[in-house]
Amino acid sequence: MLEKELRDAYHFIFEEELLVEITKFGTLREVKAGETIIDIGDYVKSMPLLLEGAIKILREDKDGDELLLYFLERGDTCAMTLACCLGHTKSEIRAVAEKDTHLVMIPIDKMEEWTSRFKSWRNFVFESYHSRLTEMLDTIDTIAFLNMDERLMRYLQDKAKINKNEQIQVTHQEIAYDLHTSRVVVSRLLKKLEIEGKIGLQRNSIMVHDL
Amino acid sequence: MLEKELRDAYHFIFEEELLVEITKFGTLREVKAGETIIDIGDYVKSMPLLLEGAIKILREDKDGDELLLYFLERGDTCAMTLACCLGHTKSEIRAVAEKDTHLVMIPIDKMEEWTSRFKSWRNFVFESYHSRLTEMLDTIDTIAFLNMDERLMRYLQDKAKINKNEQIQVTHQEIAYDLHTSRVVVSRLLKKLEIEGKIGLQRNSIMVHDL
DNA sequence: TTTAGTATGTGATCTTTGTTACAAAGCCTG
DNA sequence: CAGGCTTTGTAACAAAGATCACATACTAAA
Repeated sequence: MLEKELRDAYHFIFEEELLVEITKFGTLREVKAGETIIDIGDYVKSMPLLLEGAIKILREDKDGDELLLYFLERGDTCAMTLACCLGHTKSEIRAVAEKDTHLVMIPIDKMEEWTSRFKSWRNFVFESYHSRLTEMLDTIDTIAFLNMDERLMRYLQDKAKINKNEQIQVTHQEIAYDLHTSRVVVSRLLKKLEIEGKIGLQRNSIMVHDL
Repeated sequence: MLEKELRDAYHFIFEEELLVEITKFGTLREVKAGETIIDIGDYVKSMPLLLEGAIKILREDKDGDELLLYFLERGDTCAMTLACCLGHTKSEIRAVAEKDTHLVMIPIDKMEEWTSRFKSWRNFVFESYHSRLTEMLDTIDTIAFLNMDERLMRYLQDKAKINKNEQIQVTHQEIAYDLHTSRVVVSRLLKKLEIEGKIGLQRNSIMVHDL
């Protein structure tokens, strides 16, 4: 099962020999939606590759206030975690399963070995850093340049994409946590978006109309 | 001169053979304070290593509004640029010399070659990605979790550190651009900080008291 | 030394977002 | 179906920041 999912997600990227190595040294980890995969301050002893599902990456300040940074999907890895592995430092972020997900966990020492042995691995690592930097820029644009209603709209679009349809299962309070605002503000803006015909509201779920 | 500055800034990090290679294939570039080194949309054909001086990295939205991301100092490289080089994409950021600065420009093909040849180079590249990700997290924390007065205070502290003293040459308008707010807001908050005894204000310059 | 340009100080007002408070609706369980 | 919990709706008010308007101060060039 690990092998099949691994090939599905990564055969375009990794050479055969590396895929064999991953199957040999990686271990499958299955997490249910909502479970925390890595928390802030955790020492990270292995690096996850996402086989199936989705993960949301969160930042937290000293008062416990959260902020969603971005989502990871199949074929992604968490560059933050990667950076922690290589730097032997604690995790700066929290990773929570957005859906039921399957990961392969790669031990750090293998990671380092593969970095010298496989060009495709090196490229993958660089590529991961690159996408994560780009996502972070996007996050910064969003919080620095957009108003809450636009941020909310983007959030709903992202969520819809990950769930592969327009029906999102989420409460206003959860959205408020992710966007680092209050439930009241979210409810207000959602109602406005509903009146504008952009979304439909039901208890515990939102239907996104025009993406 | 390139060689001396290179050794001063990088001899702890790079092995002798690599230092020689850099001297051979890198070219020195000198920029005056205020000059733009890389702009948004530029194709980057070589990667800069900072020898001396300081650079500020800015993000811009569609309306031309700016936001300071972070500063780079001696021994740093711009991981964003690096990512662009490796990904062969356009620059997502603007880099402006904060002081008069000296850079070595490394041609892309050498960069790629060194990645396989020198372990110290690989580590440097990973390390750069790591620090830049960390800086970006810091930036996100700042804009997401802090009020303008706290952001302003941090900004002044960073500036003071870079200029190696507490006297900062800057106008309120420039600060407003960097923090993506208005001059009026900056003036008001600066005045408040002055009344609190934290800074002293003169035309075109600010004295930071308690760091 | 006058003048024009640049930089700063500050009041007044508006918009956006945050906070508090409470009502009503939906849902689950005994 | 009654009571309790969760979720949503909304009014009223507070706070931060943005915008406009204008006065004043400093500086450099004519």
